[in-house]
Amino acid sequence: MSQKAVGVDLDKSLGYLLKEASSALRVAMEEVLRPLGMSVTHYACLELLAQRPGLSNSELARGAFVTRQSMNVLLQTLEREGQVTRPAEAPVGKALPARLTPHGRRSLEKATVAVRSVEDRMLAGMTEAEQSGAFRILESMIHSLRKGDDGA
Amino acid sequence: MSQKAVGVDLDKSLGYLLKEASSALRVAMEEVLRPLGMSVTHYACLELLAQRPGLSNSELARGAFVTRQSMNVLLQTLEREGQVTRPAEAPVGKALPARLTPHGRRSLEKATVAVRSVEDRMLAGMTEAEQSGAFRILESMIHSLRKGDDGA
DNA sequence: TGACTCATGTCAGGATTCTGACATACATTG
DNA sequence: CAATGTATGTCAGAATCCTGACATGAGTCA
Repeated sequence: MSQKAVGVDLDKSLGYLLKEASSALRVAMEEVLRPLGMSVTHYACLELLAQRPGLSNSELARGAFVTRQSMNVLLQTLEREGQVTRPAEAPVGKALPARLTPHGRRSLEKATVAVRSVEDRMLAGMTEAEQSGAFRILESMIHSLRKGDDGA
Repeated sequence: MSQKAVGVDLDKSLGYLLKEASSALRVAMEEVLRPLGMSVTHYACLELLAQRPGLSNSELARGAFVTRQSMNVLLQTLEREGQVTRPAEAPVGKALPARLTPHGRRSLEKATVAVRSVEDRMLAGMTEAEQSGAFRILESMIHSLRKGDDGA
């Protein structure tokens, strides 16, 4: 590590920087989640369910930025492990509302502490103003990027 | 699409927002790169080589945020397609410096136009000051996140 | 010089995710 | 009511990426 390692400064476009930041966040989260036997998508699913009980598989998939097929295999695993429950019959339509079990809630609690520490570290050295600025800027990027997607 | 779709606003932590923005950027890039038969990693590799000729496989992997194994299979494909060349013998050590062929450079040119349009769209509606603010903030996040990683 | 450490390229195996496809359920529209 | 469009859950196959491992080359230090 004493040699220049990457040296890839590029001219650092904002797109590249965004990818770099996202990658760094993912790595950091995997690091603290691994001792808990949990992946990032795994955590995201639980967190989503805690904040929005009754979300369907497809909604969870969109919220975790994976396909509904991937989320489905994860949900099946979580059901088998007793962290999540889904009714056998859909109350309306085909969507099966998923909910956390007490066991799932306990798993999430430990994970939340770990993830919170990562986020705190990420925000370290940023003022309140900078944080709200980052908030607005990221939302602006998302909005602008999606504008052209559904227009196709 | 007329119904509320996801509804997952969460309380939108900055971490979630970062992941969301990165996902949106990836989707948008895949969309414009697909007609050119190119993936995001594929493009990243070419762009890296254009800006830093002679980068090794491992350096390219770090720059594109994938493992060196993944980058290696990509490089083998690109070599077979004649977009990239690597010497048979390492001039020093084991690192094989990769370079773009004229063919690879032409592929990159078309891709760059496409990617640039995505980035321009992403930056639309942001002032110069906001862009440089985003720059500083993202770099701050990356720096803070990496601080604890190598300390393990 | 010899032992140690680090980085690299590469091979093999496994895990994860995605693409494609199908049947079902509801809303909309004629 | 019937037809269409949209959304959902799920199955199967393929593609992608990663983890683990090994041998080689270079630098460091006793």
